[in-house]
Amino acid sequence: MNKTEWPATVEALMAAQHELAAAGPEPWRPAAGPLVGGCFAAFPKGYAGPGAAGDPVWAGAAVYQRRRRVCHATTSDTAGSPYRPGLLALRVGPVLDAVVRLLPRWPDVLLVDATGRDHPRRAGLAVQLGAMLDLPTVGVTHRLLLAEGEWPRDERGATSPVTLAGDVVAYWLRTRQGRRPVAVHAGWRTDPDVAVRVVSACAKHRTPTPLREARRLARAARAGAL
DNA sequence: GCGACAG
DNA sequence: ATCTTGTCGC
Repeated sequence: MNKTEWPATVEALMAAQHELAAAGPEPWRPAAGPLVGGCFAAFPKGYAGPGAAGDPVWAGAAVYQRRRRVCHATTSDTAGSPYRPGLLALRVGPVLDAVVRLLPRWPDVLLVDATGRDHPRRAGLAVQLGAMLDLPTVGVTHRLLLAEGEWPRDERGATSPVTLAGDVVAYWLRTRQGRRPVAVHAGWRTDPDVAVRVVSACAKHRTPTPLREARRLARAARAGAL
């Protein structure tokens, strides 16, 4: 019953999201010194608005262990659709899936630039990408989709709960003092507490290192440097 | 009808 | 996502 193909229509994606929300995969727990990966999709400079199907997109992925980069990959593709809230998977699901599969060594847990359970059908892209790759995932975003929560105090490591219909689905995490917090989401096989532990351990800058490097790689690929 | 709305 | 000016800090 494992899906291999990414849904290509709104109806198919929404059906897949309903299935993912009902799935109960084994919870994952980080061991010591885990391999933490990140992936990111970059669009052309100057793009504004939701974009369209066929937009060029570059993706980068990187894997870190402690402070060291273990491996990385880049690729490019065209977007499957414009961006629409709740349907991000249609736009960048396939290219992120592809760039992670190119990694010579897969991570133990993958950071995704998307929400998880904070989603109209409780299955944001972080959840779906993990299910497609059979990899535990954590979502990291600048903003919330539907959930709500006040920011934590301005001190590195401070957290505050983010809830949706009474459930804690994420935490705001202050990765750097004096900067806005990031939202750290439960993803595939992870809960909000595990998500915070994973991100806290690799947050030298505001954006956790594997995600930051994945973004740098994607933009370098876009610039033709890779 | 209007605004909000992961990236 | 991407753009944006200035500002603070290493």
